[in-house]
Amino acid sequence: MPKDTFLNLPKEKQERIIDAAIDEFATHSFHQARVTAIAEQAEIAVGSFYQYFEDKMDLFKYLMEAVVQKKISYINRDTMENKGKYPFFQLLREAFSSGIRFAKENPRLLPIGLMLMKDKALYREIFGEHVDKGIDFFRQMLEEAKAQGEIDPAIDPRLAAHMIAGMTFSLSDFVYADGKVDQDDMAIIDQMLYIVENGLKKK
Amino acid sequence: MPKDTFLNLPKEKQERIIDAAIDEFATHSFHQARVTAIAEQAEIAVGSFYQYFEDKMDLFKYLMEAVVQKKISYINRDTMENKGKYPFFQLLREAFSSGIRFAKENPRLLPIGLMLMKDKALYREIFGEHVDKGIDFFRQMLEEAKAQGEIDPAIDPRLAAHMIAGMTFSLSDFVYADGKVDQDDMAIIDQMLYIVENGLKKK
DNA sequence: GGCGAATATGAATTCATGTTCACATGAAGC
DNA sequence: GCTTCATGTGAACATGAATTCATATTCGCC
Repeated sequence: MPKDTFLNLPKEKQERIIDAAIDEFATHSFHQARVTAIAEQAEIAVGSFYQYFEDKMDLFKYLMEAVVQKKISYINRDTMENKGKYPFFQLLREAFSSGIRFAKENPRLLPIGLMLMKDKALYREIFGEHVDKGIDFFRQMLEEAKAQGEIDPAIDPRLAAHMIAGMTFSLSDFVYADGKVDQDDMAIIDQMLYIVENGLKKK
Repeated sequence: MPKDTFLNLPKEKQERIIDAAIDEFATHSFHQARVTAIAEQAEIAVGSFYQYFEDKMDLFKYLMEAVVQKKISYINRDTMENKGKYPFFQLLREAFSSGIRFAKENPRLLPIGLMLMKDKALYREIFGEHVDKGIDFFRQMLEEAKAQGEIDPAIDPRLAAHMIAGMTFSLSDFVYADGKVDQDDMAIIDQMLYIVENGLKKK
């Protein structure tokens, strides 16, 4: 949590610092990111940085929590609250589509999120022991869908959950690497879902 | 490339060093891995390390090249040489199955490979500019399969290639995380392929 | 056994970076 | 204008790790 000194800062200055941090963490891993670089780009003294945050990790956690909040804000509230009412593949579509909207509108946050997801030790340090929230989320959805007879009973929900979680990465990587956000996004999602759906659906 | 001094070492000592390196790189990223720790575990002086290798990267590249060779050795030679003759989904099965056999028989190499694949900057430094060899490989296979009418013409081979490459990760992660190599491996692969096949196949 | 070259050694050096701290600045109240 | 207090500053310090280097040891050969 940043110190009060930071929170008391004029919004403009706060933003300059956050922006600098995003730039640094988007292009370097947590360990390789330099406090000095952030201070330089934000045009503050290094000493000031430590008036605002306990240390580098303090800033990073703050950033990540903000990113998670932002990410969550992209999920349709109704879908969230009435999960039980919708068919599995529709929920999945919503999950993918909110993900791609987030990626499209926050291109600089995407690589930071990807890096974090790929560094399990770091992830654990920030969000605690339970490393695979995403996989758990999909697994649970899959188990319910299986109970509802929506998907092929032969499917192992754990394996499928891993696959789907992996796919959200592929999607992010695809979007990020090729910058293919300009082509019809929903077409990409639908193609992916089409593949997944044909694979999982009860025949 | 290690120096001659290393190559002249008795096999036993070479192995001690390589083993120590594998342990270190399996539990730490390249940047976090410590030369000192490797030297300690191998019971050589830090100075000796630099008699054997130019620097940390030199050792790491050497290791990675060995890993790639080993990985390749798991691919069925006949499949490699007569790629054109086999149907796409059979090739895919072979690719997955060689991957899982490799993972099973080299559990300590798996996390190193995973880490490398996830760190694109590092990957580039070791294998050169062309970061996505795996994706390219699948894309090419998919394009040929599409031309042969094996897969749904609506599929974008680039997207599907990303998905399949991502899936090989999911598979590795799954195998690595849960240590689920004891359950019937081919059953896992077949389930994954079943999903993929139903998703991609020409209807 | 004596000799030189190759190899082994780990303390010392270098370097990069996070963090601290003594001092500077400026705004608010008197 | 003076005092106080919060905030700003960047040089100095602490740390940790890669790399070097002067010295010791080993090994093959005569």
